[in-house]
Amino acid sequence: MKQSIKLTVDAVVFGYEAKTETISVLLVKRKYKPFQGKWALPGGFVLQEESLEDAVERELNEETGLQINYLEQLYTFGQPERDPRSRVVSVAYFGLIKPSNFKIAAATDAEDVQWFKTTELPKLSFDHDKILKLAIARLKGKITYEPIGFQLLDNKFPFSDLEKLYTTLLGRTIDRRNFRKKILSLNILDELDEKISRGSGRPANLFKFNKERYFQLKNEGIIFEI
Amino acid sequence: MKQSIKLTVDAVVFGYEAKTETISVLLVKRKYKPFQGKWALPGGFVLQEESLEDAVERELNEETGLQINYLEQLYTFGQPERDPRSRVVSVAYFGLIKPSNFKIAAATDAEDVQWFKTTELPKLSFDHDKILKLAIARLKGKITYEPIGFQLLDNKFPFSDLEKLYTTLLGRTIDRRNFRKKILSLNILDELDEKISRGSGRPANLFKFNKERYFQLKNEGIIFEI
DNA sequence: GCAAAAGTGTTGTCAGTACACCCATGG
DNA sequence: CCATGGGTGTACTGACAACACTTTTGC
Repeated sequence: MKQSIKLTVDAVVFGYEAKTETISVLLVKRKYKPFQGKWALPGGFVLQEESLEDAVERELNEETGLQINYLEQLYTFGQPERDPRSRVVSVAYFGLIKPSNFKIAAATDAEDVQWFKTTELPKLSFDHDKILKLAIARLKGKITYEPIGFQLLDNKFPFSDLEKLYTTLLGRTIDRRNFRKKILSLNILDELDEKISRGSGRPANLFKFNKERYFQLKNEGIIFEI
Repeated sequence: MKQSIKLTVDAVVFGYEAKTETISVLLVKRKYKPFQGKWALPGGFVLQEESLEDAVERELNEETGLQINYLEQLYTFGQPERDPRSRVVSVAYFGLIKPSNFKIAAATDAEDVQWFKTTELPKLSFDHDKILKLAIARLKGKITYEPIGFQLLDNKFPFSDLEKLYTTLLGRTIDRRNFRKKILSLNILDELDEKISRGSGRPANLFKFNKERYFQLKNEGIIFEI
């Protein structure tokens, strides 16, 4: 018998807003069957001559209007019964953005697009619950050994934003002094000659993530445990 | 245009022999075109109604005679030009065994099967070089935070075997006393009332990996850094 | 001047590392 | 008795954790 397996990609995009201190996931409401009108991860079929990375970026853009240039492969889901129509194998990707930097809008193939807090998720289509659960676990694990959190913050940010992000992601309080010492000792932040005032309290110095130095250190084999 | 993408699985199986202190990879010589007569990772097409895990175990068994029940998903390779015939996406898996516990034999679809030292690899078919390179990196990384090495040793083994394994895998010498202290403090080894003598020298006490205790500790969230 | 958030140092503890000698056996 | 590999203890060092008061601003 001839093999007839379809291949899709799905994207788990996480967002973080410092104001509300919540992590959210981008979901789309499905326009077509199956699971019509239900929420799902953005994604779709891979085109014949396109790479998986191109496919997931294209689908994400088509369904949500987002343009992300870095998505990391998460896992490939291939249980025979995961799609009720036919055999569909899906390669899942995940990425991180700062929602307020982007405008999302339902486009082709999606009836609606929305950010959902990870604590208030709807029931998802297909096996997307499973995919999302794995993505959340990976995010939590990853942030402790790679400074990926910077993608979730503004280009320039006060130190307290970073601290809040870690508090939220790790789900526990962290010591401000120790955290600051540790992060600064990694030597991947540049302190700017700029301050930001947010209503009351002492204005904070702004910092910037130094990508060049980060990649240089990483190439030298330095590990960033946080 | 209708999507027509084929799906394969490939297995990277690592083996370790304490005697020679070398890590090897299992490769098959291809019976059919393309790359006929060239070495490649064992693998093949996923059947219509079979899970990816079943597929990779079946293909591995068909081509090499091996029966492995735990293979971990490594990565999915989907560049459009990776197979000269047509669009083929491959999900790669990796696993660890002790070669002397198994008998390998070329079976259907393979002309020959052989263990290759990771230091003496032939040029591989398709993008299998890339897959293997990633698998080796993963193996090295993984062994430092999970005691996967036990799969590569005999059921009962002298401590020096474990030490040699880590020396080989990490590619550097390690302090015998410190290593022993650290591993024993993890409390996942049982010391047996048995000794083994290997020619000359003082006979060594045998140890056994305690899986129950390991999984119990792991479920409690304990991390095994080695 | 007070509320609010930012910024900052010291000390104890523990785990990691470096390091060298004695032990048990076979031949 | 000697060659071979197995088994062990101590002292130093550096990273991490615990902990509270001062500074700068807005109102």
